[in-house]
This record gives sequence, C-alpha cells and structure tokens, in this order.
Amino acid sequence: MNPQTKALFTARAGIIKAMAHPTRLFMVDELGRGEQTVGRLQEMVQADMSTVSKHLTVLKTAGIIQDEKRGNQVFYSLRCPCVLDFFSCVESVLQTNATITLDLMENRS
Amino acid sequence: MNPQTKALFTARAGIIKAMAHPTRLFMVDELGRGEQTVGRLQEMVQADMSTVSKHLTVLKTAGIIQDEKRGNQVFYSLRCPCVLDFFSCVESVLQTNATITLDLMENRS
DNA sequence: CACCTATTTGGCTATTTTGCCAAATACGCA
DNA sequence: TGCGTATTTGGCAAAATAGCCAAATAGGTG
Repeated sequence: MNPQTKALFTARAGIIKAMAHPTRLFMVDELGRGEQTVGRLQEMVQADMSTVSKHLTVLKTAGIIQDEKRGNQVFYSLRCPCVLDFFSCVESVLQTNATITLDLMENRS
Repeated sequence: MNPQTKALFTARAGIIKAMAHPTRLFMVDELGRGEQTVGRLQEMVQADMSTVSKHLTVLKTAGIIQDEKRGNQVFYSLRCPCVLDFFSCVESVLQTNATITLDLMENRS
C-alpha cells in the first residue's frame, strides 16, 4: 500500500469506525427515522448523558450526522442517510452466520 | 435499549467493526476482485505476516470472508460481497466532508 | 525423515477507545 | 442577575485493539 492508498483507506475506515459501536449504530438507526435531541437519545440508550454526547461527537466528526441548536436543546440528524444502507448487508452477513451455525449444529456441510 | 435490542446492535456493530480498519478495509476491497492468498495480501499491505493473518482472522470471525486451504497456501475470498456496497456510501460521506471543508475555507455558508 | 515454504498462534507492550463523574458552558426565563 | 434545564468538556481508570517477534503448525518435496 503506497502512502496515498493508505491515506485513502484510513479515511474510509474512519467513517466506518464511527459506526462500529452498538450505541452509535443504534443512534444512527434511530436518526434514520428523523432528528432527535440528545436527551431523547439518552433515554433510549440508557447511558450517561456525557457518554451519549461523546458518541454523537464521534459521528458528527466523521461527517455522518449534523447538529442544529434550537433554543435550549441540540437536534441531531443524519447528514448522509445512505449509511442506513449498511444495515441490509449487515443483516445478510448475520443471517449467513446463523445459517452456518445451524448447519454445524446439525452436522450438515 | 432493552437487552435484545442491545444484543442485536452489538452483533451488527461487530460486523462493521471488523471492517473498521484501514488494512482490513483494503483487503476486503482487494478480495472484491477475487480470492487471494495471505502471502499476496501481505505483499500488498506491507505488514508483518502475523499481523495480516490476524486481520484476516478478524474478518473471517465476523463472517465477512472465508478461507480455503489448497496445498501449501490459504486462499481467502469474500463470503458476503455486499460489503463492497459500503464503499460508495463511504465515498459520498468523504465527498460531503471535503465539500464542506472547501466551503469553510472560502467563507461560504 | 529432514527441510523448505506458507500460515497461524502465543505473548507482550504501546496505543486507542469506553464510560463514568465532576465541572463548565449555553440558553431561556423570572 | 440568578436559577433550572440541556449539553459539552476535562480527566481518569478499565478494557479493547494493534503490531511485532518468536515459536508452533501444516503441507510439499527430495
């Protein structure tokens, strides 16, 4: 990998890494249904408010979500909704994994 | 997040996390062009053979790639080629990020 | 079997990531 | 200005990840 290729894949991996956490993935999924405040998201994921805020910062820094302050609160929304497309592939990988697991349990190929 | 939802998103994040590394992402991209041996991949990424092997194990454990031993060597290939679809969205996020950056530099909205 | 090539595994340190608490900041309102 | 609510930031300890070396394993061949 030459330096440019490496830089390219590091940048790409950065986007993916931002989604690579259960809480952040959940929030992306949730934001796919529309904007939410930090407080609402915190209720849903049941973690410390500061933890939620930091996760949101990670997603925002990656360019996946954006924020808008309105009055007292901050509304987050997806900036690139195409990230929702990840889910269908992820599901199919999980599906395949599950199928193989069953095959093994039942002594099939 | 109830326990089941949490388990679901942890599983989903696991797949994504496996791709969230420059070297692994590069290898997935490369495998999108066809199977490769560990040695060939190592030449391309220029890392220690054991490092490459471990990265491949991560991808394999996640169910993204599969291996097949033929004679002396091990051939890896994509198990779920849909992961290649990630790239187009990732590119569009990077593109959007770059655009915004330019806007900022030029004092536009 | 002895040797060579290809790959994986064990082990260890350095680095990064998480998540909590406490403190700071921002905003609206009396 | 002082107070209450919403959110971010600083700091830190625990956990997870990355990458290297050395050693082990597996296959092929003379």
